[in-house]
Amino acid sequence: MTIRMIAEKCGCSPATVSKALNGAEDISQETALRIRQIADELGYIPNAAARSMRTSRSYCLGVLFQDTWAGGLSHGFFSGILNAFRDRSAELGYDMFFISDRLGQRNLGYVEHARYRSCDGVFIPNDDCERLDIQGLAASEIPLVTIDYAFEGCGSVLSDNIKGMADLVRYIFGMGHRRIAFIHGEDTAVTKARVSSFRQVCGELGLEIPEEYLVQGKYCRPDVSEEITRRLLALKDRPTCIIYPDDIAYIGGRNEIYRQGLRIPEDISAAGYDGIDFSQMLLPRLTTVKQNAELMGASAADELVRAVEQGKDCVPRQIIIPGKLLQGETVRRIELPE
Amino acid sequence: MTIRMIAEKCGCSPATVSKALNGAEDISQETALRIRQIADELGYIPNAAARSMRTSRSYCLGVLFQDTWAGGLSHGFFSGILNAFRDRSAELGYDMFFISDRLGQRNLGYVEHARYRSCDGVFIPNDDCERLDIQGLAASEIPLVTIDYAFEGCGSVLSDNIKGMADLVRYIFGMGHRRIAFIHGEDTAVTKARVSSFRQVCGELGLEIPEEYLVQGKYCRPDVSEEITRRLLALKDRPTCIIYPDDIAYIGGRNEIYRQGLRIPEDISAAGYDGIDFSQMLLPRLTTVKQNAELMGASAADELVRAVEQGKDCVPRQIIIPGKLLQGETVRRIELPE
DNA sequence: TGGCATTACTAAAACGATTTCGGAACGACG
DNA sequence: CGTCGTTCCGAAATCGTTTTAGTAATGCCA
Repeated sequence: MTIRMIAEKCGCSPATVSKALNGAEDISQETALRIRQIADELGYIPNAAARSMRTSRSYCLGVLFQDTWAGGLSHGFFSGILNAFRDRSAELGYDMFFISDRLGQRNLGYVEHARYRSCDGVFIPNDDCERLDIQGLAASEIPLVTIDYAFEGCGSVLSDNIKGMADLVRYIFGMGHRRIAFIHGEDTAVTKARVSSFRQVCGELGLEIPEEYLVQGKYCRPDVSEEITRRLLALKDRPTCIIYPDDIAYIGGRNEIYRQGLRIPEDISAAGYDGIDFSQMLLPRLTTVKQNAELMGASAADELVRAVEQGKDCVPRQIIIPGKLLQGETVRRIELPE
Repeated sequence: MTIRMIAEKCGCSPATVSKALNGAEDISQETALRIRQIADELGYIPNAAARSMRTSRSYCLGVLFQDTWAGGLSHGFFSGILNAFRDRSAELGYDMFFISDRLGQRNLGYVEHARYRSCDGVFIPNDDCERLDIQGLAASEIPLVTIDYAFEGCGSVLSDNIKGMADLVRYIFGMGHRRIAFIHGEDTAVTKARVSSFRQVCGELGLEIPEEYLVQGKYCRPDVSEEITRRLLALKDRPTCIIYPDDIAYIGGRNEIYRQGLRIPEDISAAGYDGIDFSQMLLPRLTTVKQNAELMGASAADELVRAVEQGKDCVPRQIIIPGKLLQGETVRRIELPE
């Protein structure tokens, strides 16, 4: 079922059919209507490949998604972003597909793969943006939008980690806590933002955080959190509240706390970060900062499509999406001595 | 950078270049080598659209993924399948992209969308296969592979729910339980298999399961499980063990049980289904049946590619993948009275 | 020398759409 | 009647690749 067949059926030329279906100006109302009707009856579907070849626009967005962290697609935050991105892209008329770093035997890189499929743009929700091949992608002329990492000259959507962490610390402080520990994740842009915000707010609140309270853990690694929690609990001056790298990592701490016969939050308070669905199914509900994955994904799609359609003269944006403090039940109110 | 440019650079025809790059027989060793080298130097990347148009093979697999259930992409089981499917497809030389039921303003159905992008095959991991448009897809000539649902004449990958449920019930029985309740999910092929297996095994074990012990709940809905658990616990002859529709649904029951001041498993035992990562992070670790999502996804990719490459005379397979009982800690050993 | 097979290559026709440019038909106007 | 403008449509080129059918060159054998 090609455009030529429609043309024959209609007694006109392929050119006319194409124009009629695409709503060109120079086709009379009646002809256009007739053609569209016949095309409908015949169940005509245009061929994306042919169209893409001629117009050099594929209406395809590539997604780089490497499972660098345990979880990957399964991680509530990223899958939320991806979901939203997919929905919004579809609304905007774009399909989304995964770009791998190999295809069959050939070991083609990301840029090559993106070109091979002639993506109009590329979206990187969570890949390690420091990697060389990804840097190459950023330097190429293909429009790019990243999450929680900003390339020079490319669009990006950033979760407001500064404000999120500040809200969290202020809340915990407001509940009367003065000894707050923070197990943070690996050294990334996100971690930097959270740690510096943590330090900043603690300073503003007049809290002195001892060295041992600020420990490097790992994202999404309950086992690591477990070990560190053990050390924190063994401290002479143990913290009254522990902030974990994220909700998943919190689970490890939680297990260790329970194992020692302590209760949350009666004996020790805790908080996470991300606000994945799961965290609110736990009992007690986790105190955490919910990142707005839906909005982030949708904004990324908007921004990427904007970059694609505006072309060269598109000024890339950094979009910052605020999170939301979920008070939960894992931070106890402490009555101050005085 | 087209094949024509390479041809000029090499002083030969485009046809020769194409053949050299694709390893055709009728090109001399030296010419082939020279062409490949020059192509490499120039960073030549073929154009998938052009190739697809000419060969009518796109090396693209479409994935239908609707978020019918809460979770969707975020659900550990499905995201595991998708992950594995993507990896294996890439290995086999296929790209994977999402098929939505609309694209931009147009409301094109799944079949139309698949045709539009000229997918070589379509994969349906979790969509509602009873839907009319999906039936249409199954009836079309496009190769199709489904998960946990079998279309006549199409490949499918099924989790062995019969054996999984049987293993679970036998294990619980072996731990001494005689009053076992089963909250099952909505009426689907999967549910039917589990329920009938449950009935079958209970019969074999000589257990009489009262009506009230076999209740319809919902998958992935902690709130529903919570309500039903409340009712089960209020029974005069309350069960000693409750099997939930899945691990997520278990959370609701768990919360209700704890809220009543009961302990798991000391006061009441429980089990889930799926074996998502999360279930093993809980304390106590959940007793559940781990479905082999990785193997299912990879097998689906294998089967779909086989169908694509064998063409008409491919006999569709049903691949059954066994799960694995995770004993966990939520089923207590009960000493029998006699 | 003529005939035939083999090897290495190319010309040209697809694949299915879009787009540019030009042309026919028609009416209006001087 | 000639000219011009407008409206509607079509011929043909084009996108980048693959593939068929054919050709030129070469070797072999009688």
